[in-house]
Amino acid sequence: MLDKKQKIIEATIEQFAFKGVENTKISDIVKAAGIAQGTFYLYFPSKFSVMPEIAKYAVEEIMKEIHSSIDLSDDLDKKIEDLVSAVFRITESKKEIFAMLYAGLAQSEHLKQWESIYSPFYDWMYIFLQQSMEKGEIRKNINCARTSRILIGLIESTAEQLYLYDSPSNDEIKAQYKELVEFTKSALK
Amino acid sequence: MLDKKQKIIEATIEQFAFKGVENTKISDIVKAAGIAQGTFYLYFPSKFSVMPEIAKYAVEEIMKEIHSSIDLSDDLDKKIEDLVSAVFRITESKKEIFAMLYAGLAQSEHLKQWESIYSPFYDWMYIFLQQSMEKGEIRKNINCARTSRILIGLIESTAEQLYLYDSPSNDEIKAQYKELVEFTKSALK
Amino acid sequence: MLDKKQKIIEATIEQFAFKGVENTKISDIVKAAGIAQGTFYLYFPSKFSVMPEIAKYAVEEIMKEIHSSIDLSDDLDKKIEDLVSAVFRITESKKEIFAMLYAGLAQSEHLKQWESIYSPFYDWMYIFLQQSMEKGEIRKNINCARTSRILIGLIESTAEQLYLYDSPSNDEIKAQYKELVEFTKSALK
Amino acid sequence: MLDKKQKIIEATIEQFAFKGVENTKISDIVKAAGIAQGTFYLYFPSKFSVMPEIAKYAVEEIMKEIHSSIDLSDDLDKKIEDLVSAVFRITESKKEIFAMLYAGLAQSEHLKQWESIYSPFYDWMYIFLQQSMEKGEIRKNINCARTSRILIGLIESTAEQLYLYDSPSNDEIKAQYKELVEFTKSALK
DNA sequence: CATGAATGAGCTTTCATTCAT
DNA sequence: CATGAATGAAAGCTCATTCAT
Repeated sequence: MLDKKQKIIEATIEQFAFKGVENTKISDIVKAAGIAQGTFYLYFPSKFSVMPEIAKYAVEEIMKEIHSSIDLSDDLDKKIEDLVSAVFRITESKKEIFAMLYAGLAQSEHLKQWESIYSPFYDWMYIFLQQSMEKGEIRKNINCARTSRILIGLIESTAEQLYLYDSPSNDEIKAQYKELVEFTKSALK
Repeated sequence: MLDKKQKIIEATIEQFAFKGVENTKISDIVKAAGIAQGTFYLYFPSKFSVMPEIAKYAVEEIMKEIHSSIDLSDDLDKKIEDLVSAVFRITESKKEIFAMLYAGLAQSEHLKQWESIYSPFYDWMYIFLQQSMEKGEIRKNINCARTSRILIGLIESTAEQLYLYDSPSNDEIKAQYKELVEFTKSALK
Repeated sequence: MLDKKQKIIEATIEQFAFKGVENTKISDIVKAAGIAQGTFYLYFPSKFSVMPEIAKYAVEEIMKEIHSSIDLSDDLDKKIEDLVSAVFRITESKKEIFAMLYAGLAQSEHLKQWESIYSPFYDWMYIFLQQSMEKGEIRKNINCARTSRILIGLIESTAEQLYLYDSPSNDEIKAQYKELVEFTKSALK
Repeated sequence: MLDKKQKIIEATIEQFAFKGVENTKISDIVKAAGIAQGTFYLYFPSKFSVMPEIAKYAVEEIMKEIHSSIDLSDDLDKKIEDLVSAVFRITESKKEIFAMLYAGLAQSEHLKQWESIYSPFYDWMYIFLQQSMEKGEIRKNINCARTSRILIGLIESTAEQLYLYDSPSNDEIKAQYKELVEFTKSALK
């Protein structure tokens, strides 16, 4: 049943986030999922093969946050502010999952899958830039496809610096947020 | 003797880059280093504890590339172009090491050390922005300390997308390079 | 299944007795038990943790010998003679196990368990003295609980001197036996 | 120099008593002795070979206590009381060493040496009984050589039960002391 | 004599994987 | 489909021992 598969995915996310990919044993996952050891192998051949499912989940969460936070009919400044704060919010709330994905993807052969898993975010960002360009809100010499990747990298790397590597104060976060918003606005205009 | 320690570090970099962190056994490292199994443990308690040394090495390599590629007395456009191409070059030539560091640091307790290991690059970028501001080449409302991190994140994340996750053509790289240079110039001005 | 656990206990007794606790490897035990290396760890965390089980076995053997050798309705002299010879017999036949228990218990944290494992023997000896006192066969000023321990220590220490530390002749053993029987009779009367 | 050998013996006693024979590494001993790793092997071929030296030390301590506590010209009752309390005292103060000796001797080939190391105590006890017999204080049918061993076993086993296996109250110790003294007097008379 | 870095055999322990139920 | 006891290959790690200095 898909029920069990879903249980495995959820338990794997939980365990990976909690104790890291390498320190998570199949036995941890099945214990958390409340299933038998052998059952795991009916659905996945290894713990690493659960990673793409987790990545899909993470991207879905990102897209949910993006869609619920940003109104594409707003003006550019408002949209940039909303975009940055959405990425910050999701990075904070799912930081263990992102850290884990970095670790897991970077080391395995699944690395190349990242591209296709991430495409909903790239696609959305492409639309975002495209519309802004049609409205004349951004520089004419921007290539929307290329810049969508640059922009996502910019915002996410800043968010990760803050939430994964440091443990900064609220003021610190707010200041960095503002700096990034100005940086982005200036970059696009 | 530090001779052996150095040998271990070099062998570890080589093995990690070649077969990934998790697939590297202590026995691989000592074989590559030409030392006995027990000798490894005289210097490091685990393979993960070699990571900070590797990170130091990587940052040193980055700084070498930066220093040899960028003349701070050049004008801003030239400096940005040189900076981006330096980061691209180093990311390409050491991509296995960077992928490995992401994986290794993200999963371990050493994550917080990243900040201090990376500080030479942050410091350099701070000087870079400070001087450009004094010369009136960049926006007045930039906070140089904050933007140094944003800028490093921006350039590195773009380089990593290219070299770690994709395997793009030369033209593709050149195009993305130009897009990023324009993006950065626009962001700072 | 308890089947495997029992096999492990038996194999451990055999190996410990044969080659000593410290010279026995887990691999020896599992080979003797006819199970896989990993199976051992399903039941015991270390070879030392099998010791209490072995101690239980040893005390059971002692009690079997005692019960089958001594008729509590006999007169005191007969009972003392039977008691001493029972302890001598069991000490001889299980001397490796006793030597091993001394070594193992004395060095580990399991030392305090000894008390409770040994209690069947203490309890039996208490009854023995109690009944003899009721029959007026022993001194009135004996405290049966205290003396039960003293008596067991007396007989066992003599038996161990003979069988564990020395390798005496039969005549020697017989002579020491008689000396101890007289000593004990005199002590109790 | 004998200086170093003495240092090794003292450090070994300390470490064996503190962490047990099997958990003591040569490196612990040399660290405690303040000498180099290799130096140990100039004096002893293994940690077990230090055991007889420790046993000698223990017996010397016993004999010191005995000689300073017992006046052979006293009457029998006084001498028994002094003897038992001397053994109790030394067992308490050196209990770790005795526990260790039991473990160490019982498991090694050095077991047979115990006999000769212990002989000063056996010899003294033989004299003790001999003199008492000459004075007519003890049973005529006692064999002094045989009973010396029985008597030492009796007193030591009781002391060990108290100090090694239990952790009894002072009252408990006093009561057991009295019971043993009465037992011994009755046994010898 | 004394040192202590280096050695590597040999042990413990783990844990992904299987398969009879 | 689901189970979980059993497996054993494969790794980690230790520590007695050596030997060049």
